[in-house]
Amino acid sequence: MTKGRYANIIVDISHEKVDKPFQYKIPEKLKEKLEEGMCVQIPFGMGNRLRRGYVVEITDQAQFPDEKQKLIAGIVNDSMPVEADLVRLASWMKETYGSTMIAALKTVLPVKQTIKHKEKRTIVRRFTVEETRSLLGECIRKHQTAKARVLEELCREEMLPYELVTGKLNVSPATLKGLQEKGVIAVETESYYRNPVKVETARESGKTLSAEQAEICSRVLSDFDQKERKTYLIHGITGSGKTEVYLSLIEGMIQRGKQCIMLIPEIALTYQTLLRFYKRFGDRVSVMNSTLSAGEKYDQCERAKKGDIDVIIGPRSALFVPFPNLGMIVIDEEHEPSYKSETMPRYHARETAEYLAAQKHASLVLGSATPSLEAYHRAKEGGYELFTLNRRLTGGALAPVSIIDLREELRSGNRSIFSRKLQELIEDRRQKKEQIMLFLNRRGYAGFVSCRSCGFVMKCPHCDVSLSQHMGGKMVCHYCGYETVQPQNCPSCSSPYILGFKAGTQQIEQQLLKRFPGISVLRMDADTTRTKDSYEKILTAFAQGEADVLVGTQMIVKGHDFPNVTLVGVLAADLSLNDSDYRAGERTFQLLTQAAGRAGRGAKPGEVLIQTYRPEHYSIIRAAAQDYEAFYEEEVLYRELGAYPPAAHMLAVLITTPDEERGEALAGKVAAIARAEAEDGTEAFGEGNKKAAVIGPAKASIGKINDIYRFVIYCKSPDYGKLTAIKDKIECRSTMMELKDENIQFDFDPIDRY
DNA sequence: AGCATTATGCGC
DNA sequence: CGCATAATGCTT
Repeated sequence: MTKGRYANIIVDISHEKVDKPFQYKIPEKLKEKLEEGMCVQIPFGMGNRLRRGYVVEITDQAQFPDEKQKLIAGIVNDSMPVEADLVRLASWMKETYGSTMIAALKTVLPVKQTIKHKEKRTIVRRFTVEETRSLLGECIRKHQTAKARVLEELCREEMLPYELVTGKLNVSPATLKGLQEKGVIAVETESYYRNPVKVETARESGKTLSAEQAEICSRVLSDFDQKERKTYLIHGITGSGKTEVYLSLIEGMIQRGKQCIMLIPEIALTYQTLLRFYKRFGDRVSVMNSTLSAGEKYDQCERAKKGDIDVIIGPRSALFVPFPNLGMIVIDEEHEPSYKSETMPRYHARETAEYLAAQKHASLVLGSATPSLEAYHRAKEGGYELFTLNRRLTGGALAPVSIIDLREELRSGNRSIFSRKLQELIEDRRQKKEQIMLFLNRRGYAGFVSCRSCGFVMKCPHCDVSLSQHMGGKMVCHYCGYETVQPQNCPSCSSPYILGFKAGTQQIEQQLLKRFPGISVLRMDADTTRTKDSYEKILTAFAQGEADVLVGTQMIVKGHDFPNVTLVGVLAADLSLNDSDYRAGERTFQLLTQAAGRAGRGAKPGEVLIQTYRPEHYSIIRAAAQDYEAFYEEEVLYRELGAYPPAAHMLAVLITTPDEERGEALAGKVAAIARAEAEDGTEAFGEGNKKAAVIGPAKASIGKINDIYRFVIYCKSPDYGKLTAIKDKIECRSTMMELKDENIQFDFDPIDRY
């Protein structure tokens, strides 16, 4: 039952010039099968090369002379008939965040890529050890060294990974084939379906909810039953039992025959977290992990569509799992920056979830201990319904927080990075055999290399950043991967005193060992978490009491309970205040609050020390007092003054080009277009009766990456629509200018400064 | 993005 | 003038 004879199709070529629907005729035999959202093969261009495309609309209205239209060649591998909803979502994203339609479609559609089954091959010995050994002797006599190498290994182990044999032992597949034919070995191909996490645990029913928790659940569910769909924001301090509320709500949805999407920041997607969901819902839950291959993600979507699962847990991309009957979306730690995409449609999961929830007629639940200003602002204005949970259920009051003025320390002659009070407390906890967490509030990682004699800093020749020191005297650029050896002498003044500054956490570790001989320290930073599971390993080791102190950056303040930690020290709280973007205060407050929440999670009372050079700053004072409300009031005032989100919206226009002069010229032109459009309005905003303010163009803070120059223009307006209008205008005008290597990207309400 | 069509350049 | 490459333009 097709609605029309023509299909509007987006061709899978990422280029603005072809980023519009092309109309094709639907052949008779596909009439029954074709649906919107399907992936099809179409002849494109004069060569009629077969290309891939996505059906965005099926219609009876010919937008093009019938005889000029070509026929669709076929449907790609039984591609899943995605609901038209997803296509609409994609075009909303294209409009709202500025990208090509094809890029938007690709983020939204279940990975269509041909499902390549990953296989793991293992070599299995079929002979007994004795038989193998005698054969080995025979091979050595015949000088069949390759065979001998394999057999020698096989005497020790019954099974060997295929890659090890072909790689490390340097044995050709032909040799193995021979052994296989003789029946000595067998090659077993196990199409290892890395089922995200297979957990065998007893199901657990929900705990009894506290009055506050139960209240939230019943309110949300009764709204739902009365066909009322809202967005709820749960402001709950760490340990107040937000997760239990989510679990309960999800259970309620399942009982109503609905499915749920549970978004969790990538970093919190740990075994511990997943376990709680598996215990409650068993195999009705599935995980979307960034480590899943395209095929596995596709499988998950298939399962969701078929109704095999009720709950999907995952990072922002889990939003696009096509449930037939979505009832609720939950976003935990709603303030986390990882909910904002860093690639082409730079969408925000919170906003996108709002759109999706409205479309699917689902409820949206946001939760955080330190809500984003955007969300809290919406709640205050009545856009979201606000719930507050401010009692710790895990027992234990919030740990007392004291602020240490580091300037004071300096004045009284203490030049170490540990204040006297902190030193005292560390000593005390060591004696009591309790654990300590030291938190360095610093983004970025490894130290740069500079000359102590003339101050020369080693920089990347392709990017505007300093090189960072790595193991083995190497220096690496973190933006383009450029590598060189560290010079013995300064290239500028040939002084031999050219050295790397120790990365912050490394230095702290050294200082600790110096000041407290024999203390055991675990360090967690970009250096020690190179491999995938090292992150979990370090945390587990610390939880099991393998070290007195855990030193680290942001990563150590997220999630995880360490009952034996009774002291948390923030070494320099203002470090994150120095990032010169408008979110610095918010980020600092969030980090400090989370850090403070790590202390005293067990039976023993905890204590928190915040060391700072700016003890008068409101972010620090309010975090120490654990007073979100007061922080919000001050911060929102500041945002209003500067017309920053949530008081207004921002649009960053990033211009990238390999030619600095042409880039500057283009940036100037784009800024002029933006200004013209900004002034085109009657309602007053700011000075000069403009509807939007345009700042720039300016060189981006990292002016060059990979030999590509970067310029940025900022636009601010209380009206989001005005910003999209500016975007549309720039987009439209730029297609008329012939751009080759120049590129224009848009980022609405950016998280990072450019 | 490709591919075709048209403009441009310089050998003679 | 002819063939070379470079710029332009269209794809349904």
